[in-house]
Order: sequence, then structure tokens, then C-alpha cells
Amino acid sequence: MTTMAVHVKIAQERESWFDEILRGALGVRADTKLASQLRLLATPLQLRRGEIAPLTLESNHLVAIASGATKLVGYASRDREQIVAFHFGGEILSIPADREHVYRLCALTDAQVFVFPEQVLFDCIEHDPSVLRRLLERMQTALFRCRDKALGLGRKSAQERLASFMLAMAERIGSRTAAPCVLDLPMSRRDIGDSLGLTIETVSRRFGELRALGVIETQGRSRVILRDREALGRLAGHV
Amino acid sequence: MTTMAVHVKIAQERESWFDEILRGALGVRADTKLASQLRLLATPLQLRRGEIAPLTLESNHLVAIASGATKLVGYASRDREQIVAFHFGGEILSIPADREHVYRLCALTDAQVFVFPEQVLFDCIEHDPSVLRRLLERMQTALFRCRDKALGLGRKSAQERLASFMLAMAERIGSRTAAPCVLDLPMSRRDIGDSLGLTIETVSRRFGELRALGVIETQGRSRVILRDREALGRLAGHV
DNA sequence: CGCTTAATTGAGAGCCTTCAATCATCGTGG
DNA sequence: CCACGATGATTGAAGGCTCTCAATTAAGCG
Repeated sequence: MTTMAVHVKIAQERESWFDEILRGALGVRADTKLASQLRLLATPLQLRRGEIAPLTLESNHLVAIASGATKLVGYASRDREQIVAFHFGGEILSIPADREHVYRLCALTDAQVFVFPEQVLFDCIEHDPSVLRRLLERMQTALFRCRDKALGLGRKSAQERLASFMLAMAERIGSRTAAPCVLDLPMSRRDIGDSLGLTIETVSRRFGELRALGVIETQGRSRVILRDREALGRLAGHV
Repeated sequence: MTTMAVHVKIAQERESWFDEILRGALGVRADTKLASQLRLLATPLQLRRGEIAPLTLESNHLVAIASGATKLVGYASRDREQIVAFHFGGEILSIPADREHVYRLCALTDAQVFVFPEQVLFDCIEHDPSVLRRLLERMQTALFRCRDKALGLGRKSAQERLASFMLAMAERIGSRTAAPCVLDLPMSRRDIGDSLGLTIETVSRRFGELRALGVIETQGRSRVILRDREALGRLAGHV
């Protein structure tokens, strides 16, 4: 295949991803006027594993994840990171401009994303209530998840946090088919720690404990099999 | 004044509060059709200090705070509370139906609030994009605050959390006029602890430390004077 | 002014962190 | 295909920050 052909193929793939995102995340059909407006508005970004999305920090952004997995990281200081959310393909998230703390979007795997300037996007969909509503509901989901996270960070033990984390991930990216749920975590132990407000060592120790209890099983670095979701729920403090 | 007259007065007050909320929080004019729809939809609640809003946990609710201060509490278990947000007069918030954890709205001071069933409200404003957008922006503000909270809970020391808390409260309810910012906190030390993921004792000790540093000054239980906001910002880890 | 509740202060324990070393995993190159 | 190296993960020991339990003091209300 020629270089040209490769480029064309990538561009086409990008197009189809874009259309899918529009439909899935915002409920916008590809053949509408709004769709073409949004196409012009979007900055496509191809992120490599570990790469930080190069966003200007001057205004808010909305980012649609076409494919891949990402983490939204806040910095308490240079070397203290807190992951405030994970986002996967098909989701859309809001990234704040500079406040007291800086937030960055970082790719866990290679990822294709589309970046929108928030205000302009809002203006665009101003007269399309169904899209606005969809976005509102997404935002609400993110808020509810974030509250749960705050609850865990503030009041739960390391073990409870890890158990909660597993169950939450199982809901979002676990294999629906397999009876004992199989999880392929795209994030490292460090990421898990940064998400749960723990160190890698503590995460590892609690992992070992869950393994010893027979509640989970691990294969390699990233695969986790949930052997007993009931028990995991109890350990998570889900009353 | 007769009992009847008192009731009439209260009802009138409630009306005017409602109109103000409609304008302030949602941008809805009182003389519109939408306003009267919403009036029918709203359940007014007069909450006493410490009272928990009696909400059915079967569906999501939107609550508009007309006056007073409230806390939104999540429960990790019976005796482990985490305040995920404070909300004051003029604000609107979203309360989830039952998930893994239960959330309740509790009044810090006497408060007048209006409760809306979420889905029905969304349906009502479905064709009013400006209202939808306003709500979207409110939701986003709540999300950003919640992320900051998660960041603090996960990665900051008790001292840093308390300093952050003071500054955040100063922004929201501090006296704009006075040069050294005067804060009248409507929440107890326990509430502050429950918000910061700390115990009352730790909150009290860190308060003492800030006092010893000359950064703040306290008068009685609820008044705090910020003597040095710069220093407070540094202690809060605001880079 | 007295009582009730909230806040402060102190001592000891526990959970997680830090620092350090070993082991496993996985991608790479021979 | 396997050995190797680099990175990530696990395990261990010691320390620190916050929690728990307990007693004292202060604040606010009747």
C-alpha cells in the first residue's frame, strides 16, 4: 500500500469514528447540518500510550473518546497525581481550564479522541435540546461517579477502595459474556493507586490479599478474574 | 396577626423564593408558561437545622436551595459519613437514586428548598435550550468542584485539605467587603471533618496550628477570619 | 447562671507510606 | 525460539500521619 493510500485509510477511519461518536455520545446523526458543524469544530488527536493530550489550559474543553482508554489526572503538586476519572471509547468528558489545580488527559492505550472548545460547542448545540440533554445526562453520570470516588477516598480503607474499583471496572469494561467476569485492565498498578489515593505497594498488598481470599485471580499484569462478586461487594462496603 | 394571616404570609414568601430560584438558578422568568409548569412540579420543603430532606430513593431528584445551607452526605456504612458537597441558597443540585451508596441532603441551617423529580423536569425544559444549558453549566461546576475534592481527599494532608477548604468557602460565602476576609461557617467541626475525610479531633488540631501560624483567627465556634490568604494558598498546595 | 453540646487537648494504636530489595512480566534482539 | 534486559509488580521492615479513646475546656442557649 502506498503512503498516500495509508493516509487516506487513516482519514476514512477517523471519519467513521467521528460519526460513531456523534451518534453514540451526543445522539447526532451524521447527515445533519449540526454534524458537519461539529466536524469543523473538532480537533482530532491520535494519542499514543502514555501521551498527554496537548490542550491549551485557557478555556474548558470537551473531549470525545473515539477509541482507547484514558485517565484524567489532577495534580496536587508536581509529584502527587490523583486520577479523578477513567474514560473509555464512546464516552465524552469535560476538562476544566486552569483553576487552583491543573488537570490533564493522558492516554492509557493508544487512543483516538476529538477535542471541542466547550463554549463554541455549547453555542452550536444551543438549539438542539436533545443533544443538550444527552450531554447533561453524561455530565450527571460523571458527577455521580465522582461523588462515589470522593466517598471512597474520604471514608474507605484500602481494601474497600480496591474492591469498589474492581466492581466499577467490571461494570464498565468487564466481559459481559463470561460467567466469572474477566477484566483486562488497561491501567497499571500505579494508575490504580493514583486513582484510589494509595501507593503501588499498598495496591499490590491488597491485591495479594484478595487473591489469598480466593475472591479474585490474576493472570499476568493486566488480567483479573472476579471469582466471587458477592464477596467483593461485601468487601467494598456496598451495604 | 391571626394564624391564617401567618400562613398566607409564609405562602407568599415561598412564592417569591420560588420565583427568585427560577430566575437565578435556571434563568426562567416568573411570568412564563414554563414557570407555572415548574411551580406545579415543585415540592416545597421547609427544612429545619439538622433535618434530612425526605426524598424517595427510587428516582433522581433535582433540588433548588432557596435559602439556607445544606450538605449532601454519602454513606460508606451506617457510621461513616462523607459530605460530598455543600450547597447554599440560590444553588441547584442533583441527588441520585439508590446506587451502591445512599446519598442524603441534610440542612445545616433552616432552609427552604424546592424538590423536582429529575426526569419530569428534564422533559419540561426539553424545549428550552437556554434553561438546559444553564443546568448543564451548573452540573459542570458541581463536577469540577467534586474533582477538586477527590484530588484533595486522595493526595493532600490534613493541613492542606483544611487550608483548601477555607479558601473554597471564602470564595463561596466569604464577606466580599471586609479586607481581612470574614467567614461565618454554617457547618460544625464534625461537618468539616466529614467533608475533608478527617475526624473532628484532627480538624481541631489543624485549626489550632493555622491559628498558631497567624494565618487565621477564630471567634466563637463559627467565625473564622483569614489573616493571610497568600500563606493559606501555599499551605493548600495551590501551586 | 447553669446545663448541654461542641471543641480542644493528650496519649497510644493502627493503617498506610516510605525506603529498599527481590521477583515477575513482557518486549526485544540474537 | 529463547535469552536478556528493562520496567513493573511484589514483598519486607521501619516510620509517620491520622485515628481512637479519654479527659478537659469552651461556647451557646434557656
